Amino acid sequence: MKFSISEENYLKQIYLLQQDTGTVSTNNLAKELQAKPASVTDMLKKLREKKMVHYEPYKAFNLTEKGNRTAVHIVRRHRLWEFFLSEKLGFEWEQVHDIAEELEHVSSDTLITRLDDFLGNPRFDPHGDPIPDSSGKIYRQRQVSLSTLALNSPQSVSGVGDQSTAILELLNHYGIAIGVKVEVTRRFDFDGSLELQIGKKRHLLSHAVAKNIFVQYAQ
Amino acid sequence: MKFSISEENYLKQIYLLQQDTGTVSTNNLAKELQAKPASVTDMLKKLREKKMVHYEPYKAFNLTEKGNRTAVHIVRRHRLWEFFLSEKLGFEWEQVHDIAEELEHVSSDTLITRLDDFLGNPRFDPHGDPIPDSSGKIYRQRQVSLSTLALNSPQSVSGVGDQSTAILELLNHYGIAIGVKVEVTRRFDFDGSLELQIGKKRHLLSHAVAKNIFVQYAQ
DNA sequence: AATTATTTTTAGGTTTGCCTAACATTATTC
DNA sequence: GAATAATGTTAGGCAAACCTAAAAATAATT
Ligand SMILES: [Mn+2]
Ligand SMILES: [Mn+2]
Ligand SMILES: [Mn+2]
Ligand SMILES: [Mn+2]
Repeated sequence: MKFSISEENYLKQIYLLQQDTGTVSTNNLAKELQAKPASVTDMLKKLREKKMVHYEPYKAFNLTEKGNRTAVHIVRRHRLWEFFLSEKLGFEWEQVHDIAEELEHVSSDTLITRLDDFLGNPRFDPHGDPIPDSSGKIYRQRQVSLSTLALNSPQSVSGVGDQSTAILELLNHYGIAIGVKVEVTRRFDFDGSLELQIGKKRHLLSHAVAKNIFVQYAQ
Repeated sequence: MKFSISEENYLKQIYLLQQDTGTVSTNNLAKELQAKPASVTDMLKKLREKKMVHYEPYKAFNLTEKGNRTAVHIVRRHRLWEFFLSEKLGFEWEQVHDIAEELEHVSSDTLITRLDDFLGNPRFDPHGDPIPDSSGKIYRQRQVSLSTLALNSPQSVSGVGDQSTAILELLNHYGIAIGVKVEVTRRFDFDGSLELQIGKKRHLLSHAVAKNIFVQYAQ
């Protein structure tokens, strides 16, 4: 089945949002897609017609099995292109998303298979998110947020929650990137802020930042 | 100035068609774009509005200076992606066009600059067509068709005119590709067919095929 | 020069994807 | 549980990019 760029963006975004709560609301989706709620309702009817979403008026909705498969495939394309941009063309992690947002709609399946091989079948994109394999399987990392990580337990950064340019540039500033070893040395209950050791330096991170940084959870 | 995918396809196709005769006709352009003449007229009005074409009703049209610059840039993107697909992902020359037809519309300029560098600033695409540089300059090859090449003068294949899958697969069959050394050993005036030496073998090529094969014209 | 054929444009219509404004439904608060 | 707030849908409209059918302009033939 062929989908328009718009349909693909909707499917992918419903998929990403429903990861959290299992379902998605109209307003929520509208905000993510920078569209108006009325437009979302329009598209939901079309996607329901195509059997891609379970949707009844005024109720929260989610993807069908078919919808899920399609969405995962689009996520795969997005993250493979992000990896390409970062690894082969030298883009920074805050620059890759917008470009991949366009590249993900190029429709050739052979292209994606070959790109995957060319890149060495990478498992994670530049933000630490898993890249689904060609069958749609996703190998999730066990990870824990810095805001709940035990004190004095050095771990490698493995992902970021919020991936806005704003937070990524802040992380660049502190030298925080995927694979960097960090250790929480103090935590302040007053505001949830914490002290983080990175190499030889220690920095104070707000709770808002800390909760968006994830590290590998070594059992 | 930002252009839609459709506008970009029109600009590029007008550019390619006007290479021959300096101007383009409505029917001609419609045929190339697989659209109806009425649709072409619609788009021409829009492109004239944006000062991209010189167009008056019922007359042949062509690109303005601005239109030409834009078109060359799209051709650059197309051919760079074709080179990437062929050189890095191992696609055959008859497979790259359709995929590049989509990739060429990804809008990031930085992407193209970096792709160009990553590829080693290639001069020619997999079909032997020149890749415009970032300033829009095009280094054309001096080349001559097999149908007019002198007898017993070995030369390297440097390009193909018609680039349909049909002819490219025929050329694959004979082992004719960019860079391959060939020599016209006989020419038959009756139908313009000729005998071509490729390595140790000799093949008979029809005039229709021969006129679409170009070799470097060594003064 | 008049007729015929070809090319091109115009008029009017469709689909997709979006919007605003008004209305309906569901959730929250007093 | 009534009033208010929020969330979501419907109605009606718009722009882009197509289309078909009819009309106009240009080119080719007799
Ligand atoms: Mn996208
Ligand atoms: Mn990512
Ligand atoms: Mn294209
Ligand atoms: Mn080419």
